[in-house]
Amino acid sequence: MSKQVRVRFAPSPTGPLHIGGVRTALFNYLFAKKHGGVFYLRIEDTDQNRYVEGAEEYIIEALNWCGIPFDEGVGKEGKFGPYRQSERKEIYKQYALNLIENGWAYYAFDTPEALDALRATAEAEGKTFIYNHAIRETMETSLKLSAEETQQRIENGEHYVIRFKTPVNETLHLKDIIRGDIKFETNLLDDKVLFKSDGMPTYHLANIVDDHLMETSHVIRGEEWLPSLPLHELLYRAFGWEAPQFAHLPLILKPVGNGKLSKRDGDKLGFPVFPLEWKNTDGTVSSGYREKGFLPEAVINFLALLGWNSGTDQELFTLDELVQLFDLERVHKAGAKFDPEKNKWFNHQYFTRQPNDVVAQQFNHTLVERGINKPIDYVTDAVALVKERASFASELWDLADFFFVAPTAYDEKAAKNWKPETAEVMGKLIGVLENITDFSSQNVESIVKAWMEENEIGMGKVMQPLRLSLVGAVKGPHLFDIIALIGKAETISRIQKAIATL
RNA sequence: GGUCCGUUCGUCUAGGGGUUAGGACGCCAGGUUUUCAUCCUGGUAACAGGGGUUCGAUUCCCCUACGGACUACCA
Repeated sequence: MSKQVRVRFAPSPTGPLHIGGVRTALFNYLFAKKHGGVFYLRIEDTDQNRYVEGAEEYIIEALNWCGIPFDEGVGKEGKFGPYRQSERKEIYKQYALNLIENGWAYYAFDTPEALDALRATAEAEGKTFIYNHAIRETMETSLKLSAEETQQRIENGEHYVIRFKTPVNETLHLKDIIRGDIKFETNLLDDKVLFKSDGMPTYHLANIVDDHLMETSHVIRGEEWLPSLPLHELLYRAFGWEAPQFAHLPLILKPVGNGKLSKRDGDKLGFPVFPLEWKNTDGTVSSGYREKGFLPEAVINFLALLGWNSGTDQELFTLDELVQLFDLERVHKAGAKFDPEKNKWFNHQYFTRQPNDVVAQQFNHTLVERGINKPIDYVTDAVALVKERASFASELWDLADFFFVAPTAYDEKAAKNWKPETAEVMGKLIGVLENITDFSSQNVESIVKAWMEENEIGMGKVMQPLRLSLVGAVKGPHLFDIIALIGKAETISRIQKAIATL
């Protein structure tokens, strides 16, 4: 019987969560729900220099908007809290000390300047400076000092860090759920800093300690962490803890060019990389999916299929279906380029599936802003006629403006076909329309068509100019549906206006 | 440079020793529509290269190339 599934999303509050982070959170969420487990949020704010005001709130709001809320975490304290690493500061040091006691770590007094100098020297010689087993005995560390001397230097207030003493001459055979077996030579690893001179742990230490204390069963994170895997496995071993299972997700790449999708790419390439809008410190605003009119279901669906697939031809999934079908083994290994076009297509799918009255409520805000006040039923009817043509609510106005205002200009190309005789025909048409009492789409259509046949007037002679009169362009839904909705008086008045203008 | 990961249509991907290499987005064409859009139908288009293994490799192995990540007292 395996233990309960507990997975975490552990972002650093250094800015808005970006779309790659959202996908990592999503995969963790899906995995947790699939296995009846817990999805928790841990804020990894051990670097006070990079802390950004509002980032934490942003992350929580983004997760909620996406519909993948966490079960435990900041603001939802469970028995494993606190969930903010800065509030767990006191916990980490004892673990670092414990490692020193057991010979798994050591104090290092090297100054940042000294290390920079060594790096520069190595680079000048075309080599790479690595702080590892080969040189650690030569560095300013407790390894070459007696216990008393070490103690003395610490008491003197000298700055120090605690480094991991990586084992020598060992080949690590590690396992990743997505990638299978991975080998590492410990001799090629460096002695990473676990505890910083400012009294805070580094990511590596805090991460392992917390994942253990919070009983994390699976670590599902981005591929950028793969190089840290051996260190992390070694740390579990050093502490004598059972390690969680690891799964490293492929990266999300730029749509064009090379490299991973970065926070800067978004607005440069014309699509958001953030779930929610974010105001940068320099006053600029980075656009968000929510504000651009994307539906969370569409974003989630698209993201789920970036690096994962169900093995079937199905493209559209509800969150519940994703939960049922999700499987880490089916996650693709290679990075995936972000495709804004397909993302848009997904939104079209979800947008058009919304009920008319829901879309109408939203569209009504736009109308009111434009000073248009129409009964909501009228708006709903208009929405029903154009909804399927749109991918976003913001497109509705251009698609449906003629339901609310008469044309103020006429499409030039179409207007050229307006001949003197056209005005004559349109004039006669007004007469026909005036005598119709049942102004339903079907009724008007049959009467007008009958009239055309009777008088042997071609379709093109009537329909095209009529559309131009009512819409102002050769676009839009079924003409008689438009006529029925805007009504008799408005229809006739628009035709008269066209005759006068054209 | 070093370490690790990866490579199927332009993109997201399915598949897997013998297949007409499947689907989706995009694009193109046709149909529907008196129009535009939607929608429907069809089409375009891929196993990075070279060696093995094998009766047979896109599929397994190796090499090369290319791409990516990491290489901080950042996460």
